[in-house]
Amino acid sequence: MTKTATEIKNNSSYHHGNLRQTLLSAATQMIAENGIESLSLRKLADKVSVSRTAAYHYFDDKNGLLCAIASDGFRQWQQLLKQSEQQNQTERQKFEQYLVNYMVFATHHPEEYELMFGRCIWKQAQCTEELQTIAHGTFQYQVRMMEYWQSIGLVAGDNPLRTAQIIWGTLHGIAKLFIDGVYVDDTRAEEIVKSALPMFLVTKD
Amino acid sequence: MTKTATEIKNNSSYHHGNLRQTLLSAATQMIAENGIESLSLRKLADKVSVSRTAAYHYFDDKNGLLCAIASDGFRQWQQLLKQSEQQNQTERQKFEQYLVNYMVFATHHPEEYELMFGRCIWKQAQCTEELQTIAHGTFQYQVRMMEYWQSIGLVAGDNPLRTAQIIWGTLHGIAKLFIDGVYVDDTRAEEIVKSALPMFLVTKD
DNA sequence: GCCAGCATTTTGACAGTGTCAAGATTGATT
DNA sequence: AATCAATCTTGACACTGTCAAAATGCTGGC
Repeated sequence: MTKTATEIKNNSSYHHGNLRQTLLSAATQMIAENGIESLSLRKLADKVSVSRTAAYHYFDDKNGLLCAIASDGFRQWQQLLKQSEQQNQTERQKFEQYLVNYMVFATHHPEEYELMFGRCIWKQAQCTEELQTIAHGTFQYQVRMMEYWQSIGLVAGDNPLRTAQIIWGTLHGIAKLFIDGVYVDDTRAEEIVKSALPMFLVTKD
Repeated sequence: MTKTATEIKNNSSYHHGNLRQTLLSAATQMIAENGIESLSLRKLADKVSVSRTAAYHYFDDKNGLLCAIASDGFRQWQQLLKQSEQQNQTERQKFEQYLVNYMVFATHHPEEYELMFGRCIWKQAQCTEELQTIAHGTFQYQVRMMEYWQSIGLVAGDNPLRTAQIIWGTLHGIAKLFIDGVYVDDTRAEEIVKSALPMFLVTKD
């Protein structure tokens, strides 16, 4: 009989038991519902029934909490990457799968995606070491995937890094135009990225 | 002897004279220096030597001010578009020019660009009617440019709108990765977009 | 069994924010 | 010169993140 995170909550009502994880889950849910901007540490504390400054024992500040959420996002994304890599498909199919996965992940977790790749953390605030390393790892992993697809003659271009930057740029751009509400009907996201696919290939069919 | 905006400042020290424009200029400068997030109406008011709520006579709220700045940005961008359209160049050169211009504009006015196309206005807040219309106009103008370039066999693809969305997505994505600090050396922006160019063309050279 | 020390959580306080309502000041109109 | 509308200021409120100090409960050593 394994207990879920929320069940482990200590009843003593002072020491919470696993406040860090509870805060992370609640915060993730809150930003998914109402957006990053409307998350306040005090509302979060209220929701978890804990005092306003309790979070400061587990995170340096608000930015630290957001970085932790972003880190979780990268872990999820990395797992998704490795899963679809092990499927029994042609490389061409895997490439398409990668593009679609990226789009689906971005549009299904828009707020976490924004934290992972948006200005909120990378430009405005400084990011945690934890986030720094896991993000860097994921980036390089993706660049290597691109390099491989180029090396076997699937993806066009002679400069691997450059190509990786462009393809990622395209994915990121389309994703963000949907997420930020400039493109409105994000059910079309998958469709659009699929029609962008031939642009990247050596053999266009 | 024409007077600049700042010179017209009324000396009576109560009625300012042209507060709206002064606020817009000062705010634009402030976000250029320290980012959108660090702009507060009170600091802005201080800088212009006016009381904290003076801006409310010209803008509905903070969001209204930001929308006005974004509108100015669109006007600038539209002017740039029309200028480069009238230059004596081949269509192929004009297309390349368009891509480069987009990149230069985005990386040289990152905070205004963020206001124009970012979540701050389009997702989070509701945008002014003024902004709505001018933005829409610019969008459609760009789509028509794409359609034309497709119709003369310059740009690849059989679905004009779809192609426009993808190309714009690519530009937007690369721009934002630089602006938000994920790609760090934004002097390379122009280089990258130039090497993305052949991807979009029918004839790849 | 008890106490010291430690991890954890709370309370109090402060400066900063956007925004509303009400009042003050000024220039223009009659 | 009086009136009025446009323009700007003052006062007030709720909300935010964050720091310092206090309170609370758990745990190991005696």
